[in-house]
Amino acid sequence: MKSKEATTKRIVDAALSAFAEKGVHQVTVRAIAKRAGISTTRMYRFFPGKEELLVAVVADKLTEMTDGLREHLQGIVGTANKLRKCTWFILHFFESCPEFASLMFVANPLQIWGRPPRGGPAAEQARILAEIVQEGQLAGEVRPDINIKQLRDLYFGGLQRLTYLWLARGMPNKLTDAADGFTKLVFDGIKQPEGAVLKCPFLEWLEATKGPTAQPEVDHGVEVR
Amino acid sequence: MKSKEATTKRIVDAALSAFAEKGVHQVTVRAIAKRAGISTTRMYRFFPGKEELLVAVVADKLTEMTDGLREHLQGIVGTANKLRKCTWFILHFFESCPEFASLMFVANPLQIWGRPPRGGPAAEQARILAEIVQEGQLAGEVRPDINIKQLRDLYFGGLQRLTYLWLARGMPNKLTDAADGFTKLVFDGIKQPEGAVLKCPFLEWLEATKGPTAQPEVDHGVEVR
Amino acid sequence: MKSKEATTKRIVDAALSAFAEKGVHQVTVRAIAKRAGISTTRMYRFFPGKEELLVAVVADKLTEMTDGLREHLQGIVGTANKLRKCTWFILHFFESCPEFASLMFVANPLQIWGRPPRGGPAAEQARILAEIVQEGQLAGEVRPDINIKQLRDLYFGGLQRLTYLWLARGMPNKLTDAADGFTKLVFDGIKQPEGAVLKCPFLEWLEATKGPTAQPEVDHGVEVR
Amino acid sequence: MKSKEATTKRIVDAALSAFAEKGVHQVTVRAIAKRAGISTTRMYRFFPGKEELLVAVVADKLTEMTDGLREHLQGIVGTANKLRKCTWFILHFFESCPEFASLMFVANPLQIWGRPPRGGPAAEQARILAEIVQEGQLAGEVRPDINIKQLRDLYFGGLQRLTYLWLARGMPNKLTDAADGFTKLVFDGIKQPEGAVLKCPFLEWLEATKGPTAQPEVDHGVEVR
DNA sequence: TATGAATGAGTATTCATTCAT
DNA sequence: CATGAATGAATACTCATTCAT
Repeated sequence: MKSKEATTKRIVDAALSAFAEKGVHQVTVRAIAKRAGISTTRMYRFFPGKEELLVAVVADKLTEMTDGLREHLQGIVGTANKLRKCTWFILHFFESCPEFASLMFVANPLQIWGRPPRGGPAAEQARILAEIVQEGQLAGEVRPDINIKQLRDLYFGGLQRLTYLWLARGMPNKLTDAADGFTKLVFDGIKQPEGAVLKCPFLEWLEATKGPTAQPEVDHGVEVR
Repeated sequence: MKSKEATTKRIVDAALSAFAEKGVHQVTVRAIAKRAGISTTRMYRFFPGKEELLVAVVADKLTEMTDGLREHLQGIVGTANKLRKCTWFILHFFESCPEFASLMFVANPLQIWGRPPRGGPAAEQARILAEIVQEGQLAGEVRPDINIKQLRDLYFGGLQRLTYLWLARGMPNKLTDAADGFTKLVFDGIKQPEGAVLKCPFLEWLEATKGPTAQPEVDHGVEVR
Repeated sequence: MKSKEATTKRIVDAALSAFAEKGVHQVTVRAIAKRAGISTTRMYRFFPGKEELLVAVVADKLTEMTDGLREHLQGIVGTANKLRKCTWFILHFFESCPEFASLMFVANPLQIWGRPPRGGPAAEQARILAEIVQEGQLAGEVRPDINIKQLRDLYFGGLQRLTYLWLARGMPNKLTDAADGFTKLVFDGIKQPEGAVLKCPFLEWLEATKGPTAQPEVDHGVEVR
Repeated sequence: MKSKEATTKRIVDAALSAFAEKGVHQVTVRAIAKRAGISTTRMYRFFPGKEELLVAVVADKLTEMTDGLREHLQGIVGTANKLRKCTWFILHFFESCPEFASLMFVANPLQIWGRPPRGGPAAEQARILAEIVQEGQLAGEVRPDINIKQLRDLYFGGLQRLTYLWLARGMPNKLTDAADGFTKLVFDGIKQPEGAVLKCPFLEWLEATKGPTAQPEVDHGVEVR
């Protein structure tokens, strides 16, 4: 017999691909059950209804995504590097599971979500970003006047749009190719312009008598390799 | 008698509010017709079907929005000012017609749009932004290495998310309140960092002995706080 | 202005072709009016409804058919000849106006007719056949024990089926080609078997000594080949 | 529990009577389901649509009819007898199930059938008639020059019309009453006129010296009992 | 006479969900 | 645990017909 967990996974997988393929409204519960290889009735033992199934599917993937994100960020030093990794991971995740991306941004009538849950995995991702930025501010790499909430909208909104258009255009290239440019654009907007001070002739002269500054990757952000 | 145009408008308005209120799928054609004060059958004389009606509704508002945007931008000088106006107008438009915003970002299964039409009003808005930025680059206000397409995703994606969350949270405050901060965040990321020179104490002192600079956009501009 | 009669005819013609083409149920009143080049409303001045229009269309053609049949039968002598002419004319009429045939036997849900009107043109045709047969009986050409009502069913039913199959098969050949054979089959069944006497060897010998009989209708009649 | 077959039968029966009663177009799917005592949805598990149901209903009855016809013909000797039985059975079948007759000839827009299927039960009946006639030709009871296809049209067309008028007139008498007369009419038209030789005075005289001939049923066909 | 505007009533078909076994 | 049987409620779209002008 198939264990409960295995069956649950089969259902979720089936639902994900079905939802992404046809669109949430066009998929019948029967079709999902058939894809999962079980009877309709049995599926109701696992999920109380279609909507709950949808929520579960997305939550499942989203959790996987958030967990992966946290893991990938471990050990990375420097705001710009963290941000770049973050961007890359998110785009990579969508790229490797376009069904999920499609479900999130295309097939899914967002209304189903209603107000996004405060403590869910999506909020968790927002928190991760906030942490990165705040740490950057403490480290003097990010300007202290950056409004984190606004940045969040900009960042996630931009990623979402990037992914959506990539899908809409038929996934023509590697989505991750956009990661560096995107990150640089964002980081340029928030980084501490200390380098700017260097452009002051007076200070430059002052610096010149001291020696070069360290941490090039901090100074120039994402464009550094 | 009701002129054809008036009736069309009544239908479109009714459809817009109905779609936004209940969600596209939950609204029956009958309900829209009833809201518009006409019979179902008659409505089919104006629009061949529900989907076409939805498309018409959005296209209608989107065109209105784009036209308004172009008009409001007339006579404005300076990239930052233009950008700020652009942001403000878009947020203002959504704020003054939350039904439309809802339809665009919440109620509307994006799938209907499929690949966004190349020449439609949405593309027009992207073009407007590109023009602003390019002019800024020519004027030396915007860094020449800015990738406009990426900026576009960031900008519109951010605005979309901003609006979406504002709706999802129940329209708690004035959406336009976020305009300045949002614009600043974006502009900071793309502006030519000449102003940095002003931060050099030596130059600042130099300036102070001369008098105020003639930079009207600086007075109201986002970069000044 | 178009005279009332002309307009009526235009409507009837339009209805006939439309009914035959799409089937009575698939044709909208609007479509008929458009075909006739008048407004729907105006059409209702001429016919109180779709059903009445259908009845009128068929009655019109049927009358034309019956009139033509009577005319064509004039001056013809001999039961077999009359019968042959009758068959030929009916098949010819259907052949030259397949729309009508289609309407009668295929497109038209017969239920509309309900009980066929006693005195209508259809009944008139039955009467014509009865006259032919009765005259034949008086003339000794047709057996006196023939039940005319049964013959009528056989004759018209056969013609109807002949025409129906011709239509269903896509009007492959000339429908009138079947006229002679059909008539012969019927006439053989009802004729007074006087010719049988000729098969008596004694009488044949008797005849042979006399010369040919003067029976023109026998020469061209169906029973002779 | 209701077996699948039983439910199917209930549906078909309900559909038959409903179609016949109101006419195919006037009957709603719901009404049929209600008559059958099941839900509309369930009915769609048995038949994919209204049209398929109609086809099934007719095919069902037609098969029953054809099977019965073959069975009833077994063991009958003599073309006239077979023909009489055939006529009687067909009329009897319609008489005992006027709903079916009504559906076939009245309520049913023939268009649904389109071109009658080559191998279906209707074609089978035509084949049965052809066999009877051909055997009659081999046995010398039927004239060899009879065109079987034409005869078929005459025969079935006549029966159809007979039944149609019987229905249209409100089923006033026994339909089978017409069977003998109808058969005789047809058979008279196709039988081998050997008896004609007996009408030759010479042969009659010859016969008279011998005694009466046997096999009266061959001589006089259907009127013999 | 002539018509465009306007409509009410009608229907096949689907699907999430429940229940008896 | 597992399922086939069964359903009620829901909806886009059509069309014959009327009426105000």
